[in-house]
Amino acid sequence: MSEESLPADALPEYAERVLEVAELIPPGRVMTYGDVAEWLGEGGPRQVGRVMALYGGAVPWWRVVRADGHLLPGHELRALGHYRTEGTPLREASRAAEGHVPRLDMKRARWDGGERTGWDGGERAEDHT
DNA sequence: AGCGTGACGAGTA
DNA sequence: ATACTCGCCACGC
Repeated sequence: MSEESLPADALPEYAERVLEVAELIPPGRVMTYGDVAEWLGEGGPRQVGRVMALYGGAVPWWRVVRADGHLLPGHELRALGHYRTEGTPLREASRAAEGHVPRLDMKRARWDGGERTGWDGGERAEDHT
C-alpha cells in the first residue's frame, strides 16, 4: 500500500465521479461497488472500492456495499468508528453499530439507479431477526 | 512505459 | 460458512 492522501481539492476526476454517484443513493437503499462502476461506465469494482477507501469519508459510504450483501467491507473497526446514522439509517446499520456484521437483503435494498425511492413508499431492508 | 496495489466479483474446493 | 484463485482497471511510483 502506497496510495497517499491527496488534498480534497486534488481528487482524481474518476474519484469525483464515484463520490457523486455515492451521494445519489437514496437513504435506505444500497449499491454494490460493481453497480457504481457499471453505472459510471468506467472503472471496475476495485476502482470504486479504492476511491471509497481513500475519499469515502465525505459521502454516505455505508450505502455502497459488497455484492454479497455485507455492509462492512472489512475494516470493521474503522467503519464502526465512522459510523453515522444520518437521517434514517438502515436497520442493519444500527446493528453494525452495535458490533454485528450484518448481511443486507440485497433483493430489497439494492438500488438500480432508477427511481429515487427511499423510505417513503419504498421498500426497506428486511429485518431478518 | 511498465509495475504493484487493492473497502471488488465470480468461480471453485 | 472459509479460503483460495483469476480477471478487472485507475492511479501513483
